[in-house]
Amino acid sequence: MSRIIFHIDVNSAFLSWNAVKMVSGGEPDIRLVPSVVSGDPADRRSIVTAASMPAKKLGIKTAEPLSSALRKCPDLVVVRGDWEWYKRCSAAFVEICRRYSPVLQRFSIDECFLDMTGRTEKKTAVETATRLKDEVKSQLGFTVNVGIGSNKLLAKMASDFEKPDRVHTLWMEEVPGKMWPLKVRDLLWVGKKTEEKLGARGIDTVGQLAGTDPALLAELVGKKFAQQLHENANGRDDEPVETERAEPKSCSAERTFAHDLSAPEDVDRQLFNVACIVAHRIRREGFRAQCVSVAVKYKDFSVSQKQCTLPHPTDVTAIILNAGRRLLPDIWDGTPIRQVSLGVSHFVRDRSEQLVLFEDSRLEYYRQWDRDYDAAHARPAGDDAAE
DNA sequence: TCTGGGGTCCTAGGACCC
DNA sequence: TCTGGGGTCCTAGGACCC
Repeated sequence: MSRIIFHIDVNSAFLSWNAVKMVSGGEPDIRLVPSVVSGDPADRRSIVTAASMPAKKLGIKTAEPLSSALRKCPDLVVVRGDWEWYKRCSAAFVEICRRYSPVLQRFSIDECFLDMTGRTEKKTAVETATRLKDEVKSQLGFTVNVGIGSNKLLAKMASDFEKPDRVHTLWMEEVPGKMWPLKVRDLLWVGKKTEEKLGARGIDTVGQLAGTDPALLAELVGKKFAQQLHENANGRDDEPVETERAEPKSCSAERTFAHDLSAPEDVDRQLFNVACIVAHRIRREGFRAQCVSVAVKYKDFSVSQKQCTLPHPTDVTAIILNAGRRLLPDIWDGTPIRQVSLGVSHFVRDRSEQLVLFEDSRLEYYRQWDRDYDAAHARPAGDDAAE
């Protein structure tokens, strides 16, 4: 049986959400002027997190350095991100979507899929989606795009058509007309590198990709990815709308420094900072991790990374930090670096202690230190999505 | 002009085991 | 002296997403 899937995507999410808050406080609507959400303009490493439509019309793009955006538009309005507010906006947006179908998958903080099969029909789908879109706008003050298709891929592609505040369909029979003329880069999962590889073989459009022999594609991008690309370019996708939030598999924190660092004590201090953050997060979620990894990013953006497996899963900051400290010399040659990161993975959930295996008089001291840290950094356990 | 932060999945090689 | 096939786990790196 044919499915009906909606993909709902908040237009310029972070920027819109900042705007809603500002407008409610009597400030001008930054959506109507060139504006961006970004970091400190004085920090040359700030990048654009979100841009208004007028900013986009000036060629300002997401992830572009703020300094570059400011050159394109010296009058650019720059506002700071507000993660707690974003989470509230996201929750309110998802609540409205959920009224239309309980079969809802949060795809990111500002996107979700709805399986509308049995809740609307093909001929009424646009009407239903328009109602949803208008309800979000009137109740929450920001706009969304709704993409409609017979699977998640088509719905997602459709929501990316003309913005903002629009509903688009991409049914299977519309694929040749609406999707095949697009550049391959517009297809989900085709990034810069894949675009280059395909382009080198003269494959520039989704339609050309759809008509390419999967065996040839496999030589370019590997068998598994080739299969998926070929299916998707032909509009096929049978991924279900997953209502259960998957358990996280890893947790990491990174710090990019205002100036490149080369002094070992400076780098160690930053390593300490990210280890505290990561360990705190997994304690909050009730995980212990068995694998620790550390990475540095050099001036030329090359990354060196190394990981190790711990003898026992842990959530103790000191143990995670020490693992990181042991790894660091293997990946860092002492030349200036712009970023350090630490991550943990291979989680376990059980709370059984293994103090017997782990006779360390300092352990209780470490745990108390962690409890103090957690108390000082207490925040409601977040159901936070990434962006 | 100088490029953030936080994730997921895949690949490929080596170690090790039967 | 040269030799198998399959499986799992670990690790480093790469590509993508928002």
